[in-house]
Amino acid sequence: MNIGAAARASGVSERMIRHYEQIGLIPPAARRDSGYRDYSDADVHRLHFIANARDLGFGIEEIGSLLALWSDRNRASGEVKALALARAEELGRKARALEGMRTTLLDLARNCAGGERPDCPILDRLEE
Amino acid sequence: MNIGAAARASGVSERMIRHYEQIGLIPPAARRDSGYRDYSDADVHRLHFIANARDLGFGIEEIGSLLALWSDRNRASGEVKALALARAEELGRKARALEGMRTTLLDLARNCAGGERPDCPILDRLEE
DNA sequence: TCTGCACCTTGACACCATGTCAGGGTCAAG
DNA sequence: CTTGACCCTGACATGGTGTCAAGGTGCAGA
Repeated sequence: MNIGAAARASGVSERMIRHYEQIGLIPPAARRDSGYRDYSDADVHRLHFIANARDLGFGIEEIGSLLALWSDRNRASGEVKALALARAEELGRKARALEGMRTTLLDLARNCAGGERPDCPILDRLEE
Repeated sequence: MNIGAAARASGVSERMIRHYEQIGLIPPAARRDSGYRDYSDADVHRLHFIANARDLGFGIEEIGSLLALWSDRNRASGEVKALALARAEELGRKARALEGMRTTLLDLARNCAGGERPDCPILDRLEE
């Protein structure tokens, strides 16, 4: 399978497939005589796994660990669970931070008349 | 005031002060004969404004708009309010996305025994 | 005056994940 | 053989920030 087909089948863009290969997240693809990369169903399966992990907010390094655990039949699921929980906590921290900013902005906007008048507590707040 | 003192007083790192100057977010700093940048209290004030806006999640371009509105005495506060509300909505979207990922991860982790056993729905889910 | 240290300058490279473009080669169908 | 779709590599961009290197400046103390 050429890289374009692998990209469509896995949900990972051609660009990122080449990138993941370059940084060593996935092993170098097989090559045809032409130099074209050639992907097996197993390769696509792995790419799909990566796409899902990215959708869950895992970073490249964590995905590397997950891939290792995934392909290890004797893995201990505790490690996977720990990674997932750490990721969940990190996501929670970020979500709370964003929510805090959002609340602050909405509070400020509520006290801002809008329209043509120059008065605006939003800018005042930024000056503090 | 040298750049180091301005950085400490404003909460913007030296690195970012130079960066903001380079990308035109702030005007080029005055220079001493030595070539050292020289900052006034007004400059520091503006940097502080930028630091606060960054803390609220505004991007560089939006901060440029806010700076223009800030220094415009005849500004209409409606524009500022619109920027703040747009930012709040964007932050809300991101926060909800993160929260969704977090919930998914926690659900998966709850069904993962952990410990030494290899069974793990987290990895199964990533395979789907 | 010399020395040393803290500070400043510019430029470059790094991260993370991704897009896009250019300049070339390959393949398959018409 | 031509055409168009596909592939290759390499480079540059984004955003916001860190860090490092090689060199100049400023000031205080011996």
